[in-house]
Amino acid sequence: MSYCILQVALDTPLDSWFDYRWPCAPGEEPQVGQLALVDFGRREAVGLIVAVKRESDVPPEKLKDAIAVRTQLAPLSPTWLALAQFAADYYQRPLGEVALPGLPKNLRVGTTVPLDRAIKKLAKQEAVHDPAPAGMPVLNPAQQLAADAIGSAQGFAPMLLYGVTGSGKTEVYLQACAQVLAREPDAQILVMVPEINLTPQLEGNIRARFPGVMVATLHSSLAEGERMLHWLAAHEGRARIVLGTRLAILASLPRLRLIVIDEEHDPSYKQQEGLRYSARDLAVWRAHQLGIPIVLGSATPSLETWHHAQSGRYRKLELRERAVKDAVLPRVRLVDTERDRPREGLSSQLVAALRQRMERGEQSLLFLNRRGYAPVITCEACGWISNCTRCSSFMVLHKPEHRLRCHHCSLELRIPRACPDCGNVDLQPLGRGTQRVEEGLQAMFPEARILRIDADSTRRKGSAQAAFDSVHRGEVDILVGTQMVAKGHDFKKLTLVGVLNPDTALFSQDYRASERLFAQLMQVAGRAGRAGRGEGASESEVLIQTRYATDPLYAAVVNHDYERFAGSLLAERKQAALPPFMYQALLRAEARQLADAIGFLESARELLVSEAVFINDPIPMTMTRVHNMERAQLLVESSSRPALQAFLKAWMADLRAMKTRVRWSLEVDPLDI
DNA sequence: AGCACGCCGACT
DNA sequence: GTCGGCGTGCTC
Repeated sequence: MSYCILQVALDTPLDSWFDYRWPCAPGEEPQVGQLALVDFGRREAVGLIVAVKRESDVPPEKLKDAIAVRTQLAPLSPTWLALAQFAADYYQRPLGEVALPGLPKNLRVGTTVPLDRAIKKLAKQEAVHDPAPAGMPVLNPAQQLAADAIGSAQGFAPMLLYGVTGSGKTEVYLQACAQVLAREPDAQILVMVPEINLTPQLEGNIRARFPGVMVATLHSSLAEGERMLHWLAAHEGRARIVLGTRLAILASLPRLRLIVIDEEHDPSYKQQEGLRYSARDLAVWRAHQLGIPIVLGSATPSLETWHHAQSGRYRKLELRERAVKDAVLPRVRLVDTERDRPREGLSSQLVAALRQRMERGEQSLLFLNRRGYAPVITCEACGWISNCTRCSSFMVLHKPEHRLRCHHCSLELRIPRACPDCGNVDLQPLGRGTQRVEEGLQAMFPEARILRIDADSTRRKGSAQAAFDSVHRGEVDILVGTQMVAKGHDFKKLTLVGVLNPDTALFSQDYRASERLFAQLMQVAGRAGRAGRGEGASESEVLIQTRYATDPLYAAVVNHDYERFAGSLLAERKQAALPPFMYQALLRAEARQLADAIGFLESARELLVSEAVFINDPIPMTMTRVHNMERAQLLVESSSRPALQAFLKAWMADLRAMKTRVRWSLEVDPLDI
């Protein structure tokens, strides 16, 4: 028996591939793109075969035999490998760290039982495939134009579908999908959404519209068995429509012909831990690689996408009107809290509007991006405040749970009965979170059915869904929630949205805060008045409580004027040399002592110079201390993406060679600075 | 990153 | 006496 050498990428931060011997007859070697089970260090691991060779440079005594090759599974295609390699290079991580974590966990274990079971189960499912859609509603002219443009696009064609909430973007996606499937029944379409749990309606719509088509979903809350099944259905080309969150961008889709990214501006397309990739950016690259169209849909596009659309790189498809008959944009009013001082967080105007909705049996939504009861408690006698002992942040008061909780390190304490410093028993909550708003509301409207939806109230699996369902059934009068309630859901009886205290974002250090706030306000405003004005219903309205009613951001929200606002933000960004006119990367470091983190970044800065790249001074992060680690960061900028990429590649090699006890990581295209 | 080996403090 | 804290060394 002769041997070949398998070169294998493994899920490890080590920047190299590993060789294994594999006994096989000539001509029967495994293929690149197949998975292999190997001994790695003192454990077993499944790796990706990236090359098959005759010889290895590794000393023979170090070479081990691979344990098994997963021959049941068709190899991942060269285009898929190229996508993973691109992502690895772009985000400066080893291939194995990109390619493997995206695979179903059950593909990466010692046994093939789950894989074999999934293959069998999928084979048993009927192979009927009828791409004909069921019940296509008639589109308005703008929708039809957009659907035709997407459905008939050839080659790489990036398109922005720009339309206000309720303008019928989903229907455009569905009809474009129908056109693609009609032309090529074997085609696969990838539809991405920010968070699948918050947009359950889309999955239902797709399944109902394409009853003869296999639809697979891919997201993080799938059970392992299902994840395997759906991934396999995509990999085998059986699933024609794959609906997923950001992780779906790395799915194997051999006949991918169209990519749809709904709510493309949403920050959740950016992975915030591990490999910090942007699924939206990778999707555009993937569409380019395959020469296929891609649709980016939003009412408030990211400035990156808007910039491309303005410059003509992306084709702009526009939906100007709300598609639902008679539905109009809600009226947005600013409530100046200097003049109308809130009681229990609520201005008299907002209270009056709530009362009116109660009387008419309509629903209201109060939006407040702060969970808990109060962001901090304080001792009025000595000035003590509830700092977290491990973080440079406050412990948040969670009254129903009788706890102080740090939202950064999840430290929990019982609420102290008296001030730890001076013994004063009169500790006061300062500020207002969703729990406190809920409490104040209940006192003001004892008869109202109030429901709070935030990360705390929906901790149990399925409880968010149950909460939303009860709103839909009309069992709730007033809904209080964080950004969780801003997304996706159409509440038919909802005619009032109140926004409490959005002002902090106006003064944020983060230059993206205003872009985000605007998108959030537009999105939450879109929850009101989606169903059209039935007889006797109130005009839908949005009340924003602010101390800065003259701020241009609020003026733009009042006028529903995204375009002007985006135009002025882009001008500012250009002036200040910020993205999308500048490309950035962030080197982060953490250590027990801040000086060590800063010191590491300072030596990192000295490692390499490049004319085209500017390296800023190391600075402590806004949240300097988290979980007793002091954190600092170093911003690297260039007006040329290739120059930045070349710099980062060389820099990373030097950084890895540098021995340090400091924990560090690099993020390319950071969203939060 | 895992995972093991290795050498010093407070607990069943 | 041990459990366990994290330093440091290695992974074909």
